[in-house]
Amino acid sequence: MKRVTIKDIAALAGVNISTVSRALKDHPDIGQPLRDKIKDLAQSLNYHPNMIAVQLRRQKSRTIGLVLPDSNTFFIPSVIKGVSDAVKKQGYRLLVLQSGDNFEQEIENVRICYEYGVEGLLISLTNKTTHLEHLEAIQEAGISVVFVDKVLDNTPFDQVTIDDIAATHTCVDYLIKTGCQRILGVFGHPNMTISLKRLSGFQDKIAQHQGIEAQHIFAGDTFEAWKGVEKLFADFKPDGIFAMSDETIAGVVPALKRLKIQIPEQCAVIGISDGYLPRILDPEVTFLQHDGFNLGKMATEQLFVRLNQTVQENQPINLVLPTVLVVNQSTR
Amino acid sequence: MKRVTIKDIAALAGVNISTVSRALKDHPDIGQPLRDKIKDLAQSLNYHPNMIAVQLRRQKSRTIGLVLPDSNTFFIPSVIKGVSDAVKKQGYRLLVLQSGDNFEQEIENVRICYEYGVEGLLISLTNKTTHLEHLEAIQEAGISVVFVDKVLDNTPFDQVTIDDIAATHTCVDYLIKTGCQRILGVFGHPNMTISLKRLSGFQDKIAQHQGIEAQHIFAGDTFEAWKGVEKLFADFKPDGIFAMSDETIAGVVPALKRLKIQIPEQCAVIGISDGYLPRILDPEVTFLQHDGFNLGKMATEQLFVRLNQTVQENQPINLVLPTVLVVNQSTR
DNA sequence: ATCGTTTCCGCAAACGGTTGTTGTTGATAA
DNA sequence: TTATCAACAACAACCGTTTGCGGAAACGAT
Repeated sequence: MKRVTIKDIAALAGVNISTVSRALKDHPDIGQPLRDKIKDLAQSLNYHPNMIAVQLRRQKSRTIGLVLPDSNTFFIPSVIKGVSDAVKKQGYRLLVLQSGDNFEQEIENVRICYEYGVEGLLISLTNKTTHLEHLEAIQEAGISVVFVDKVLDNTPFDQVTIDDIAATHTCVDYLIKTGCQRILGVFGHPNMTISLKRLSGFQDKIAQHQGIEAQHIFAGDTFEAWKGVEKLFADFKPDGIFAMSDETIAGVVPALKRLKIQIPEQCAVIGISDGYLPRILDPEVTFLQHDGFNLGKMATEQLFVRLNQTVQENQPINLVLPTVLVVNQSTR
Repeated sequence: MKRVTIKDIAALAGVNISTVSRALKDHPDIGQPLRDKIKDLAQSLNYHPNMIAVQLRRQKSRTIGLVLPDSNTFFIPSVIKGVSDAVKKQGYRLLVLQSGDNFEQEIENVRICYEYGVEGLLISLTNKTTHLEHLEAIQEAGISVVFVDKVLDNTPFDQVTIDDIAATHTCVDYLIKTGCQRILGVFGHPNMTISLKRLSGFQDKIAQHQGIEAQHIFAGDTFEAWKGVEKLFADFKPDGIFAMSDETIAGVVPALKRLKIQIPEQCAVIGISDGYLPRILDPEVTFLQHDGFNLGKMATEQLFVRLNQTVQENQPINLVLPTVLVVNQSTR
């Protein structure tokens, strides 16, 4: 019942604990016969090192923290997987914490990361995050921080995102090219930089074209997007909709169905998506692929670049990942 | 840069570290004035306790482990949230590990949990899991294990699931009641107990009714379900489909669309689901609500029941949660 | 014999806290 | 005045592991 420690092994083998410690990690100071004996003993006792003690002694946790606003149905799971893989590849462990779109919880999560000694922190901000004192504090304490996807601009932190503006340009261009004249943009929570940047890209493109009417709405979740679209149709009937995320796509398409609007004949739909949802909707929705797995992977790699820097370069780095337009065959 | 410890505070305050330790946790042995002084000092130095050290000293981690087969798009995120909330309510921390549907990784994850000293373990098995030695070992070591959703039956471990057989009965009954005569069952990976139990419930019900033709297929993911349904339609044309999960629903509905089968006129669809997906599909799919959040919550509570038992009751407990049929209005 | 060299292993400090025990005050009661 | 007793704070052991250092034994070379 009681956990077996190197002390137990040492007692049984009749050697010092330091000898056990060294034998188990193949230190050359320990002779082969003794080394084998100790290893066999450890095996048979089902010994596993107490990582808590190892971490304390070594003064490093080999852990990185991932703080997320919420484990949404779409996208975030891919990010987690990307981060998880990359972290594992480095021999590190991952601590995932969800903020539940709550700023206080985000602060708490960052604190937890610090108290548990993470060596680096990946964070995607909640839409309530107004200041970054909690992150400045942890960075001050020598822990590198990298923003992922949901970021704030012009901060002292590295960030990894897609080119939101270019992505939106591509989408709106596509709608216009296919003949849309009245375009609706459906964006996420208005507090998020990601929403505002995509909106700004949206408005850029609209302004570049003559005679295009446009409107936009914000929607914090699928339901709000759904209701927002339904309501808006009372006085503005778009023939093309840009949805900035899976959550909004999941609201837009059912709304159009309910309104008995044919997609894409009466109203085209394009969105930015991880790629799963658009393919199971009817009709399949054309989308700009936003690869969460890769985003998580790249962010993790950027974090490890920081961790391996002996002198801290203090110029923050913005990594912007490319996106790919996936035109859906069945609706062409 | 260097982390501030109680030793630093003690030096600055001119007292012993034990005094600092006690002052910070309001131990009555320390007088109020000194207590305040030390707390102020800690605050101004931005002191945070090193939880690694605390855990080592206290010999408990106040952490529970959650090992999952994969962070799927549906359902699992809800489970995580349910567990996360319940764990937080107990003042515990959560360590989430994904096995990526890989049995070796699952074993590794359980080992990690042990090495990091989790006090309890929640686990949903991969579909590759053939034996439970890794879990028996950790339970042997005094760590309670509770199975969640993806379980094996007749084990020495507690489990929390829905009543898979009853749920399937309800679904098949619904199909038959609405007049279906040729019913297709779409199940998950055939290695999973959850698939087999639901299949057995499916076959029970079919056998109870005269003149109902039935077939079933297994599908490891959405794509397999999709292709499976398309292929099957060549020689068996069901007028009702039961899909055992969100993943399979997400394959069945697009397959029918592609085949130009009207839902529900030509073929009704019912599934077991967390509830998000069926509502955004067209038409909305009738489903049996399988509440992942609640499942996670209940499993966590059961785990804490075990943790609080002074003498270990060794009779495993099976907790079976109720489900609710959600009939979709728009397709009636 | 004496003097290096290896080879192999033990000693003990350290990581940052927690906590049982001891010791020093000053105030109160006898 | 002296014994008693809180009240307060220091001492030291301890959690499991790592690691610098020292030292004993064995061996070959001088």
